[in-house]
Amino acid sequence: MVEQPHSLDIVFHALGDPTRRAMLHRLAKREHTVGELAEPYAMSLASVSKHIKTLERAGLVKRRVRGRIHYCRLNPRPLEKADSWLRAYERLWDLRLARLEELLRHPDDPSNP
Amino acid sequence: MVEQPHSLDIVFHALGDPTRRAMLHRLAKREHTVGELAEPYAMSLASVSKHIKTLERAGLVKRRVRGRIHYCRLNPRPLEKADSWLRAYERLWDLRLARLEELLRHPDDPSNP
DNA sequence: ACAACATTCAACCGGACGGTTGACAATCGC
DNA sequence: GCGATTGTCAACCGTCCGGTTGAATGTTGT
Repeated sequence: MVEQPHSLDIVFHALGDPTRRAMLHRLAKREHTVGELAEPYAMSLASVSKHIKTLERAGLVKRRVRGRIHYCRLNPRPLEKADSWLRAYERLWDLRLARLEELLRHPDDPSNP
Repeated sequence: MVEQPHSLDIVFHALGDPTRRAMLHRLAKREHTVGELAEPYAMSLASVSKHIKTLERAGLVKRRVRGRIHYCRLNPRPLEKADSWLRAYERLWDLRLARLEELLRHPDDPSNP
């Protein structure tokens, strides 16, 4: 067994590219064909096809093929996974809570009024 | 001006590595020195140093140097940014809400009881 | 049957990534 | 001052990434 990459690795990697994030953004509104997804970009269709495959590997996009046309739709499940990982840190980024915790940890710190 | 990468690119990229996520996980509990952060890993100290620098570039880690010892602490702000990006899709991954939206879009769908 | 169309495949390219090693720099304890 | 400690730097290596091009695949309309 060859230590496969964790699914979060793949998802965060997929999200680490502005083109792919923009694609997800559009897919959140409605289904798009590969051609439609490619339309706003200067890059080649092959390149767009690769981006879509990256999103597919991350489970973020599902594809339905009908004839020569490939319809892509967003699958938000992996986003939820990523979000739940991030939310484990939620309490840390709330300033007031962080301050409160600091107080609780060092109740006699003279810098605390 | 050479089109610098969006901060979300850097943050998501930093999160796309299990070693770095594990480091953040430990830093969420308390400050660590570079050596402490390296301790659980088989990899070289130089490699760990690079990972930390990647996290620093993403703004996720702040460093305080005292003498020869570098203390690293978590800065959760960029995580909040990443989370707020993800939460834009929150409604999509809530099954009940998705179902409700479906109902609102197709109020006369006979498959709706 | 055929040409146009939608998309992928395969090969290639330059650059970034994750890792190594060995030398270097700064600081500490004695 | 000196040796041990903490960490970075620089060069290198193989692999992955994002992009290209050109050929191939399958589908459609006429």
